[in-house]
Formats: sequence, structure tokens, C-alpha cells
Amino acid sequence: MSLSSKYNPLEVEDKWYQHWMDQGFFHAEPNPDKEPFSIVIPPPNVTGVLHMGHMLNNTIQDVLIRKARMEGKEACWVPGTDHASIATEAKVVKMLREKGIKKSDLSRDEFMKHAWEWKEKYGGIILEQLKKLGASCDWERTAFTMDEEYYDAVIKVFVDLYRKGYIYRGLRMINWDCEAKTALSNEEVIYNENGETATLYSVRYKIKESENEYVTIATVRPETIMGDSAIAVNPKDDRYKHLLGKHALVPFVERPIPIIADSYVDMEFGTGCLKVTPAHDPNDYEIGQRHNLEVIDTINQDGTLNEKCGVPDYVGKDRFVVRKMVVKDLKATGDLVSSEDFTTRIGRSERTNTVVEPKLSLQWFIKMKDISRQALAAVVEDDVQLHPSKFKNTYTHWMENVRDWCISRQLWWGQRIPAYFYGEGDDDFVVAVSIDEAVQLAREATSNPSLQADDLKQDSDVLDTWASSWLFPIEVFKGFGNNSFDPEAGKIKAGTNADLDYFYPTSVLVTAPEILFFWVARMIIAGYEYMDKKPFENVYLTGIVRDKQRRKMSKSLGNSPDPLELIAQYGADGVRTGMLFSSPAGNDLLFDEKLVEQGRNFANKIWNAFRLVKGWEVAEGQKNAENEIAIKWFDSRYYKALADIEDHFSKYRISDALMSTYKLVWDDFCSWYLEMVKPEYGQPIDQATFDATTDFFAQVLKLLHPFMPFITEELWHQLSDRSNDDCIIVSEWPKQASYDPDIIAVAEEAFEIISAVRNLRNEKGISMKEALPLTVNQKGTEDLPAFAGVIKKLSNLDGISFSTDVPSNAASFVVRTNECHVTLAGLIDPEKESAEIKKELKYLIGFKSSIEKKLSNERFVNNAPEKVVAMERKKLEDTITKIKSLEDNLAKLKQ
RNA sequence: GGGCGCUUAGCUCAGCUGGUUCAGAGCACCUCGUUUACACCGAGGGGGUCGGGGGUUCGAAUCCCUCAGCGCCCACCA
Repeated sequence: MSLSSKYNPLEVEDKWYQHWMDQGFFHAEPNPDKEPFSIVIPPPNVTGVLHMGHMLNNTIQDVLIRKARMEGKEACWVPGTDHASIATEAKVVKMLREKGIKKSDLSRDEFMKHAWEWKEKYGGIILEQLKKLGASCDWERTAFTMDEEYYDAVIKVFVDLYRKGYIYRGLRMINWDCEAKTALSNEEVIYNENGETATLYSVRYKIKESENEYVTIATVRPETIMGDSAIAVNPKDDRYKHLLGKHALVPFVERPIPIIADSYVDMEFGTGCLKVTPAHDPNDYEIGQRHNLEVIDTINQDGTLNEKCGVPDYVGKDRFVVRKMVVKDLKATGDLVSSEDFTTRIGRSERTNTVVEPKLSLQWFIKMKDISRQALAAVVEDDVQLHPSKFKNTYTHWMENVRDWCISRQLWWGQRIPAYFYGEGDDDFVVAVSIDEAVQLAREATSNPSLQADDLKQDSDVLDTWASSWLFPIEVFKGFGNNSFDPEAGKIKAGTNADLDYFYPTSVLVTAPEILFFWVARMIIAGYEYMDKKPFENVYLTGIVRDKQRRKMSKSLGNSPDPLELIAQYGADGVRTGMLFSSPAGNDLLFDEKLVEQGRNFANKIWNAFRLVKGWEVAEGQKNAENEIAIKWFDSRYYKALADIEDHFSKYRISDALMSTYKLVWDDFCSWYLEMVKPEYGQPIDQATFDATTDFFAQVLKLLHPFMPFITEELWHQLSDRSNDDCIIVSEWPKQASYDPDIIAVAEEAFEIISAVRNLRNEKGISMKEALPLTVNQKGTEDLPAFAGVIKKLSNLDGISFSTDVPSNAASFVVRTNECHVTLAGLIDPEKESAEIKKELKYLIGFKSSIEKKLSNERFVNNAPEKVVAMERKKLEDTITKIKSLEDNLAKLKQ
């Protein structure tokens, strides 16, 4: 048999993935004999390609789902994609533009046809990529947020919320993209970090009630002057008290507007006078609401001014053109007092980069206060647990101050709002799940029985993507399908959907903190609203994957490696472990290819451990003493590690669980255990030790499997002959068992002696090949001699004796309370040795006196718990023993 | 501006209800080593006044106050 000294992932990964699929190991069905464990994937954008964030996120999900599967749970990981209305529509529009087709030239149906073609062609690439990572998703359940049934669910929910009174249509100041002619959500508005330079103009308005008196305001948007409805000053501002109640005249149009007091106004800014333009500024709109001011909307949807501005020259011209004209005209009339450069934050559209225009618009909203009450409580009371828990604060703060949710988007790709207008009025509409129902309702509303479907006009907007993905944990199980949804109650009926009854609530959601509000909070809201249950028990929040310099990975910076290339180069197992090595929950992952290298090296280490064991010749026979103690020790060590690992998993400390596993395998299994039982060159190993070793190996592979699915499956089969359906992926996760802490402690002491001997060799330049004699004057652990054979083997001794006789010509050291001597005739420099001993003695004497001081402090002895005092006494005793040993050594040297 | 959080070895981070897991881990670094699984390796080693200051306590990385620096979320000054 010849096995390469390097593990080659390419040879095994695809083979095993295919095998798992063929065996149906990923598929889950409700099973009353098993405990359910489910995860829904945060659906990536259907147009997306795999990036490093997905890699981290999905690796964590796969680790959790694989462990649960091995624990005998019915593990169901539902994959899917999000239609991502804005992002996808933008891509389709761009693709069409490149073909010379303008969206505005297409009908809605034509556009949708293109969009679906695009989706069929490019959608779901990302899911194929996940397979390379080893993601054990139940692909038979793959969901898409625009699937027919999913679409219907979203519509049912809209209608339901409307009927429950949660949805309303209202005039709101929204972010408007004049180029795309659509409303933008806050998250689609980008602010330049350093602000942008604008000009701040000071403009004087004449006071109507007095001669030659002016009030000067400052603005960066002079083109909105014609929409002014008031001048506001701070109520505490004595400079302007006399003007309150009077009026200012708007330049150009000479329209009188009241001078009012509002505490929003900052006395320090500019002149302390603010022009209030309710139609074109969110703060001004609020002031307008408070003071009942007129709203004069002077800007059209495309950013040009309309006739309401009252200046014919400006009508039809773009707002930025008008700005220049206004400035010029103000100069001409002498009303422009000054202008200066000014750094301010200007919002730009993520899609078109045009300056966002605050615009009053009729949009659809969900009232959030009442509907979110249970979702807030669920997290506060830890019914839904966030990991790490620090996000609890962020969550509750947001939920306590939750704002109404604008759910309409002026796009075509998405679920179309099921509101049907039968008249021209803003309120002349009905909301219905189907056109037939809409006709019915419209007939009733208009008392016109002959009204037809053609007389209705459906709202042209679609719903915000999150207004569909918030149903994900319910709808991947088709919760609103069949007749499960009861429109009367506005709930999904229990006992009508086997999948939902079994898999919901899901066990854990793994996602990024960035979408805690957009998605996580809203899923919790929807969960309580429709299921009366939370959607998941736990939320694991991952960090952001950054580069070494803490920069976010982005296409434009080009600092993101291609995940598939990484997998090709290092193997999926290497990439998975590499990503997890350094990513505690909630912490950003500073990605460095070295981590992946470390992961690959780890796989190689495991591979070589296998090569070693596989290469052993086995002979009949009994195990010798050191193999026996080695087996006893590793058995305990294993179960202690398992306890640690389980503890980490229970707290969602995945990185720590991996690190414990890593150390168990590399340090304890490879460096200690295998070295202990490894037969001498050319010698066979006894059957009993060999069996114990392969058994340990298998148990270790199981712990590794969730992290490194491929190599573990490969070795599982190579280690022993196993049938096709006997796979590690469905093997039984090790059960915790009691272990002997004493043997672990004694072993540690033995290891320290071994290290000390090796260190001695290093210092004295004695080769590992040269056997040495060791005498241990044991003053501590009684069981140490059990490890005599191990110590002898691993530090290459030609003899080890436990004796109080101190040999001469010996290099000495003290391990804990064991006085150790290695006879080294001719290699000992008594001067140097004694100098070193003296140095250590000095330290120990100081250490001793500090303990004595502590123990002579009555307040310490009286107040500290007995246990602590006892420990100090033991420490003192051990130190005295140690000092005595060193003094003996010193005396011996001087002879 | 409002809220939350962080500061521990060169780097990334553990460190629970104050006391032997109390100063830790991984990586990096230094020395030695190609020994019969692995140089994608082995053996050994160095390295921190736990951001500064003050307090509570017999005892503080851990609790409190304060200063400094950093980060995140929310709202956004015309």
C-alpha cells in the first residue's frame, strides 16, 4: 500500500457529496420517533454568487445541522433564494439596456418575462456553489420567494394585515430617486462618509408688517424657497421674539408666511432662523405637522419644478438648474446675503447615484407598534435567544422605537400590491386576494353591480422584499398553502400541515447582524402573528468577513478571494475549518489565507495519522504496560474534551468547539497518544492496542465530521470496511461519559517531566537518539510511576527509577514537587548549575514569603473561604518542599 | 445628537457569580532537528503592570467612578 504523504481533497470531495445525495441523507421528513432539528437558510439573492460571507454563514449552519443529524435528530436544512426585488430588477434593467432595450418601452408583462428568463438562467448558481462547500441542505425543499405558492402567501398576508387594520396608505416623506422614479428605503440611500461639499446660502426675507426689516435664513436648497410655509426660530431665542406672529414674504412670489417658534431650531446654526419647507424636507414636514402648515409640493417625480412654485421661468426645469437660477435671481434682487462652502451629508441612491429627493408620497405602510409587541417580549425574555447576547440591547432599543414600515416599492419584480382602484380618489380602492374577490368588493363599495374586472386598476407597486422574506420560516414549509390559513382568524391552523407542525419553530437561525431588523425582527413578528409561535429558538449572529486590514471585502477593492478557487486549492474541509478558526459569534472574521492554510494543514495532519495507523503490522499479543496506561489515559482525555466541546456547542461557541477538537486531535491524539503506542521501527503492534487505536480514531473522526465532512467520511471508510450506507454522516454522535480526572492530572505531570528532559537535551545539545538515565525523587503524586514506561519511551531514557537517592554528576530540575535528576557525567558545569538553582531558589523564597504574609494576615484567614485558605496552605507546603529539593541539589553539586 | 459595546502577548481573541484553569489559547516569532505518519512536520523557548487614574475589598483583568482611544446601531442640523 502506498498512500501519498499529502491529503488530496479533490479525489474525495465530489465522490462523497454525490454519495450522500444518492443515499438521501440530506432529506428530512416529519418523524415522530425523532426530535426535529431545523434551520432555514438566509436566502441569498437569486442573482448572487457565493462570497466569503456566505461561506462563513453556511459553514456554521452545516456544522450545526450535521451535528444534529449525528445526534439522531431529524435534521432539516431548507435552502432557498430570495427574489431580491430591487437588486434583481436593477440587474435585469442593466442587462436589457445593454441589449438596447429600455424598461420604459416594455409593458409590465414583457418586462416580467425578461426577468423570469434571467432568473431561470442565473438564479440558483449560488446554491450549486454551496454544494462544493459540503452544505448538507435538503435540496428537495429548495424554496424561492417568488414561487407561485410563496407569492400567494405574501398576498394573503397583505390582505389579512389590511383587514386587521395594520396596513394603511399614507402620505409620508420618503426617499425618492428622481432618475429611477421610485421610492427608496433608508437602507438604499448611501451617504458619503466624509460628507459632500455644498454651498450654504444666506437669504433675506422681508418682514411684511414692518418697513425695511428682514429676516435672514440659511439654506443649501434655495430652489425650494417657493415651497416655504413658515420661518421658524427657537422659542428661547430672544433675538427674534419680537417677530413671532408676524410674517415674512417669500422672495419672488411675495407670499406671506408666518414666523413661528419651534424647539427643533438650533440657535447656534446660521442666523438661528430656519425656512420651513414641509414638502421637501423630513424635519420641515414634521414641523409643518406640528404647526399645521401648508404643504406646497413644487417638485415633480422626475426632479423638475412644477407650476406650484409660482415662477413660470422655473417650471419644467431640473431642481439643480433652478438652484443656479434662483441664486442668480436672488443676487439680482439683493436678497442673497452671503454664500459659503459647507460640508454636509447628501444622500444618494444606491442604484443610480442621484441625489435623493425627500418627497411626500402616498405609500403603503404597516403599523408596527402593536404587531411587534410579542416579538419584543420574546427576545427580552430570552424566549428567542440571541448569540452573542449583546445584540439583545440593540434589538430591544430598535423595537421599542420601531417606526412604521413602508412596504411599497415602485418596481415590477416582486409581489404586486393587491389593491384595486375603482375610482380616481386616493381612497377608492379595495384590497383582495384575487381579482374576482376584488370585483365583488368593488361592487359593494360602489353599489354598482355591473362593475367588471376591466373597471379596476391594480396598484402598480410591488412589495418590499422583506415583506415576503419575513414569512420564510413559515412558507418554506408551505404554511399558507392548502387550507391551512384561516382568513377569519388571521392565523395558520395548527394540525393542518405536517411539516410545519413538526419543523416549526426552527432550531436556530444563522445570519448577519446587519439584517437583525430588516429580517430577523420581522420574522419574529410574522411568526407570532400567524403561528402564535416564535420562528426559531436561537439566533446566531455571525460577523462580517473582512480582510487583514479590517476592510470590508468588496468587489471594488478586489480584496475578496474567490471561494470556489479557495476550495479547489485547499479543499472544502480546509476552507471550512480555516474560516471557523477565528470567528467567534458576533465578531468580525479577519480573513487571511493563512487560516485556510492552517485548515488544510490540519486535514493533512489527520491524513498522516491515518497513514501511520494503517501502516502498522498487527500481531497477536497482550498490550504492554505503557500501552495500557496510554489507552486508559486517552479514553479519559477524550471524554473530557467531549464535555468541553458539548459545552461550547451548547453556548454556540463554534470556534471554541473547533479549537477544542483541534487540540484533542493534534496534541492529545497525534502528539501524545499515537507516540505512546507507536511500535518501534519494524515491530508489530499488539491486536488489543491496535483495536483500541482504530476505535479512538473513529471516535475522533466523528467529532471532526461536522467541521470536516469530506476527509472524515473518506477515512471512516478507509479505516475499516464499511458498507455504502454505513457512513459517518449518519453515524452516532459520541455520548458523554464519565472520565477520570486523576489520570489526566497524573499524565500532565508525566508530560511535564518528559518536556523537562527534552528541554534539558536542547540546552545541553544532547541528541534525542542518546538514551539517558532519570531518577525521580517523588514527593507528590503517588500514581506517577504508572507512567514510567511512557516517560521512558517519550524522552528516550535507558532507565527510570523512583528513588530518594540523589545521584551525583546529575543535572537536576524540579517538576511540581518531583525532584528529577539526569545523570550526565562530564556534561555538568557545577558552577552554571548552581547559579541556575540559586536563581530559582531566590524566586521561590520570595514567593514563599508572599504566601506567608498572606496567611499571617488575620483578615484574610478570617474572611476568605476555607477552601481558598487551604489552597494557600497547600501552596506554601509545596513551595517549601520544592525549596528543600533545590537546596539538596545544591548541596549535592558542591560535593 | 441618542443608544449599545469594546480596550488582556506582535496579531486575533478566551477569561462565567471577584480567590489554582488567573494571567490563557491559536497564529506569528526565536532555537534546535530531515528520527522509521506528517517540513502542510517534530521538540523546546521567549513574550503582557490585563488602556490611564481613582475607589470598594483581606483579595480586582473581573465590581464602582472617572479620563482617553476605538467600534457598532439608530436619528440626522438647515
